[in-house]
Amino acid sequence: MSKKIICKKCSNSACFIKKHCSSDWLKRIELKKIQIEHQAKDIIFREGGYMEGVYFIQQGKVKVVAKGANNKEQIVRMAIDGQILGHRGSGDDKYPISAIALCDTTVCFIDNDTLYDAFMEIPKLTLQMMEFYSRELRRTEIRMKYLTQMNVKEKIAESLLFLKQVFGIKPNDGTINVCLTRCEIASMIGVTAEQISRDIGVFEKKKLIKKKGRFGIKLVDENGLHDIVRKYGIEQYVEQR
Amino acid sequence: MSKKIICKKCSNSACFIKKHCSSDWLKRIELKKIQIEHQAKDIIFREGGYMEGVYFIQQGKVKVVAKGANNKEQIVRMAIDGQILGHRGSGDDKYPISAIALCDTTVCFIDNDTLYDAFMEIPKLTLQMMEFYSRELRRTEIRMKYLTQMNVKEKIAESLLFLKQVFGIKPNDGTINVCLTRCEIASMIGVTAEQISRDIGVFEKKKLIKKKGRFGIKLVDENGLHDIVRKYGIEQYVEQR
DNA sequence: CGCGTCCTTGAACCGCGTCAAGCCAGGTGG
DNA sequence: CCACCTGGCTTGACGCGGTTCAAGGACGCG
Repeated sequence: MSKKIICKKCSNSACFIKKHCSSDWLKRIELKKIQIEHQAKDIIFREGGYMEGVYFIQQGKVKVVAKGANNKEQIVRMAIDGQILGHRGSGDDKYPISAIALCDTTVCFIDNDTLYDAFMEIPKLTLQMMEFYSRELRRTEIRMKYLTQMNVKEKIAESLLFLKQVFGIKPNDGTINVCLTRCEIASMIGVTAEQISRDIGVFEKKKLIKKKGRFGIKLVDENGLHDIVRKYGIEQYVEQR
Repeated sequence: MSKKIICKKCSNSACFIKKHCSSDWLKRIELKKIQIEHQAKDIIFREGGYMEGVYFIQQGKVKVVAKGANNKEQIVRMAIDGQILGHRGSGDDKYPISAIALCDTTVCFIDNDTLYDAFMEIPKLTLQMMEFYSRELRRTEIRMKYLTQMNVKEKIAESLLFLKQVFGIKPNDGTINVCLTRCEIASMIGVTAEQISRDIGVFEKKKLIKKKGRFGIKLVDENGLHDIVRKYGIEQYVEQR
């Protein structure tokens, strides 16, 4: 594990802690925080484990998954730098979901007690966290609407747009900047991997997208993709980077 | 409209404001709050309207809906006494969803500025609100998983259990304590009203439920319903009353 | 080079949406 | 008070979209 990052010098400008804490509090949290580095496919925390704090993503990409019938996984959220994993919530004390790194990822763990003290002393921090959850809730509600109303082709078009907006594109070749198997894309929207293949093929024939290698997908005609889902009034429900 | 309720004497014991505010703050909020009484089918706020504050449900039942393709409505949340409508969240200033009363319902509207002042002065209030949203987010994520993985029969079984847990039962006949048309139930889970009819019929034949009148549904064999959805590991994702 | 993992494509099946017709309850007006 | 009418419920027939099962191909790693 590499050296602990000094909060004050941390490159993550989206971090709630850094944005709202005084110098003193930053130092106090720095002493308490546990910085953990993960590689792709590492489990950051597992469904059923105990919630003893909250993880802030310092840098990286993470999928949040829940187990369904016969352990089929369902991706319920994608998270990147600056976002929070492991919801607080009195009453419950176990994670109902797992978080898995999609690439090299660094997270900062802060225990509940420290966080509670910070919340009590720094109202703006609490407010920001509240607004974060409130926004996430709204996004999830909208996404839920999509998932129940769209047909498969529409879901796939929507999720490609979603992925581009969350992860951006690679500067060199313009493909979406994340590695996901067909199976993972399928588990975001609850369809089969075969169907992803078929419709991705259709989209490529229509010159809406272009495949690069095994994982790379480049959105060639974004407007065309939008057209497929326009009637649902696609909201910009994704955090701007 | 009947007389304004004195916060201190309000019967709603779940109200965040009442639970965490000092006497002084309660009085201050009482002066500012706008108490509104609605009948069934009244629109509390409408998709696209401006968010100028937050609604607390003093008493009643509310469905939160979003419009999808060709204005088909989708119910994204059910809310009862003590819950909050109209998410805060900086950046956005329009409601992405509508809230509609399901029966006689009283809400208290508090404007953003007053609420902000309260949050800055009462950390515990902010924390509670944060935890409310965090819990709601978790519930929604779990529900999203169900909606993408379950088949229609499972979804219907799950939503019956859900409705009973949210709204409870009528003391006199044991039916679920809310009036919803088949069409409304269908729009909770994104299926057709016809399919609801069919599967409700199947459930009744299997003695899992019993229909009473047009709207009444009584869960006769709750374990039997649970069996249908057990493999998804049905979590208790509903606020206890 | 060989193997494992993932992608692709085809064929068959079936769950569920769609359309249509008939029924039932409650509300309204003559 | 009854006849009518509207809105919701129920049931049936049909067709399609999407899952399932299976086989073959492509990529990337040791």
